Amino acid sequence: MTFGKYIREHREALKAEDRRFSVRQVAQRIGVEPAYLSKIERGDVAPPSEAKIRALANELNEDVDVLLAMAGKVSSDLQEIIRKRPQLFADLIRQLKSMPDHAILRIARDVRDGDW
Amino acid sequence: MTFGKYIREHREALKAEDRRFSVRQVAQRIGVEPAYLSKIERGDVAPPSEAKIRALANELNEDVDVLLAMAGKVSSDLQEIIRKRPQLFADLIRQLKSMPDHAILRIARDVRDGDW
DNA sequence: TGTCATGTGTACTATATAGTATACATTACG
DNA sequence: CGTAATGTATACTATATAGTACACATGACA
Repeated sequence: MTFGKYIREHREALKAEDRRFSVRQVAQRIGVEPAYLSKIERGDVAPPSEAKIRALANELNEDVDVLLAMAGKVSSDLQEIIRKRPQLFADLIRQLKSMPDHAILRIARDVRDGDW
Repeated sequence: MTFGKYIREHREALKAEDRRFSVRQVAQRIGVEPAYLSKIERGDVAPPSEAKIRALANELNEDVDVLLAMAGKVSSDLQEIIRKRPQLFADLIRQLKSMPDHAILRIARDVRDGDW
């Protein structure tokens, strides 16, 4: 599933219930030209900037990190966290590359609950 | 410490022991024009691409992730790992943002040793 | 003392990124 | 049935990124 198709599908789904989710109106609310959003949805151009993707995620109630990932990007706040302690995070992330989802989830939960 | 100054310092340190670490020769080995490396070291232009930073790290025996961080970048292999499971990694990394170094180190070690 | 290597100033350049602006045919509906 | 909204084709544009090419003054050293 490409970024564009995903956006189109989810926008159309919302549009079925609410006419305010037309290309034109969504485009206006996220601050781009309708023609541009149309091209994005059809994959005619590359996905937009992080800022526009955030606005889009907000508008369509989608997960920002998932949309950014589909657009081939990583959230700038995550990049900043990594850049502040590059070795620590680089090592950990590469370790986790081959771990199953549940293991990563468990670590996140343990960290959150302070289980150290 | 900026990227350029860091590179200059470390290159000059190596040059003191080995004349092959002149701007010109290093530039040639990493595949850029001498004038360009000179400008990079003086902060006259932005840091180079990830590929050139990798070549530079290799040449100067420096940690790639640290150099990339100084250049305001995050290694593309890390980005790819995150993009494959965006929610999982986004959550975990944001959890770890406020954790001390030793906690992150310990997680990495536990994962490596399979202490689950 | 001549020449060879060194660092750098200046002037370009190609490609990617991130869009805008306008016009037009089609569809919906009051 | 007319008009208003819709999606899209086409043609541009501005800025950033990632460098090259060449000339020149200075210093090293054989």
